[in-house]
Amino acid sequence: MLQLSKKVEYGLIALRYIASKVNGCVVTTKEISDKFNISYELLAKVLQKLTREGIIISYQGVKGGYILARKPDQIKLSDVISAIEGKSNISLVNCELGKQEMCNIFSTCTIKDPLAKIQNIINNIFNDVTISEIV
Amino acid sequence: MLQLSKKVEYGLIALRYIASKVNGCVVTTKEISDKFNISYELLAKVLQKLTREGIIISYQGVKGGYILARKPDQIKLSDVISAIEGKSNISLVNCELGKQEMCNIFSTCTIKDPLAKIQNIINNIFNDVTISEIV
DNA sequence: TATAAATAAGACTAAAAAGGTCGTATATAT
DNA sequence: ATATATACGACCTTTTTAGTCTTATTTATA
Repeated sequence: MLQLSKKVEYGLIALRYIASKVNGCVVTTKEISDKFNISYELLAKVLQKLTREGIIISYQGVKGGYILARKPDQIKLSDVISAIEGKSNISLVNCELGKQEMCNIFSTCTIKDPLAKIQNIINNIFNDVTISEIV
Repeated sequence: MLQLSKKVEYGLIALRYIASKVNGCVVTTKEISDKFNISYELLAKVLQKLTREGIIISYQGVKGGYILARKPDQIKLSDVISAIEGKSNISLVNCELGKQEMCNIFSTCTIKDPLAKIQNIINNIFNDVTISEIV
């Protein structure tokens, strides 16, 4: 609980590796999965999600691969998490994002508001930290 | 992901409710589970864990129940989480607590250290916030 | 233009975690 | 004695996460 998923970990490792390749040369999924011993297919899906969200750019076909779509300091940790896990999944308690009707203790729940404050602090951290700081 | 578990939520709700009862009268599991519509058995186990960790005190038998073992401002959010989830479960990445031999990408992992910084910030928040602030 | 190397994507399976239930034991006020 | 409470382990179900498989598409180049 309260842990980054493997997918997010893999995504961060991959982004850091892609960022380390200067001169804009592309990086293949295989290269990363070999280097870090990560399941090729799983990593591939993570990279596809990052592509869909515009965090990296893909080149298909022979000599294809990925490059960063923006500079490392323009890629927030929160961007990466929400790209991989979905926007709604950065919340300490699951009744917080207007989905109150789905929370069975909503009317009597007393911890929502105070936890929201903590949530904000954590969100701010994730918004502040970028790939360039994943040194 | 990166979400407090229902158990922790229930624990916090219960602690807040117990704290709200002044004059030191005991609170039963049933009272809380009825009030907040929480599974009785699940809540009971959560309260038992909080008892084992010395966060609340239990009285068995008729007229039994629970009271806080310390003042609300002496009960940290981190105490509650680790009592319910286990000490080792407050970590963003699971290779961080000396269990490095269990992490299959340990030798090549590059994100461990930077995430540890974020981890420290979050830990500090959880250490700073107490039940008394769960207003 | 055939081929090999690459991404794209959905379906599926397996494993792990979370949530929840049940049965039995023990303590205790009345 | 009995009813009411906690204690606790075993178990089951559901959900989430992790990982695999298959097929399609794109594209550089021999």
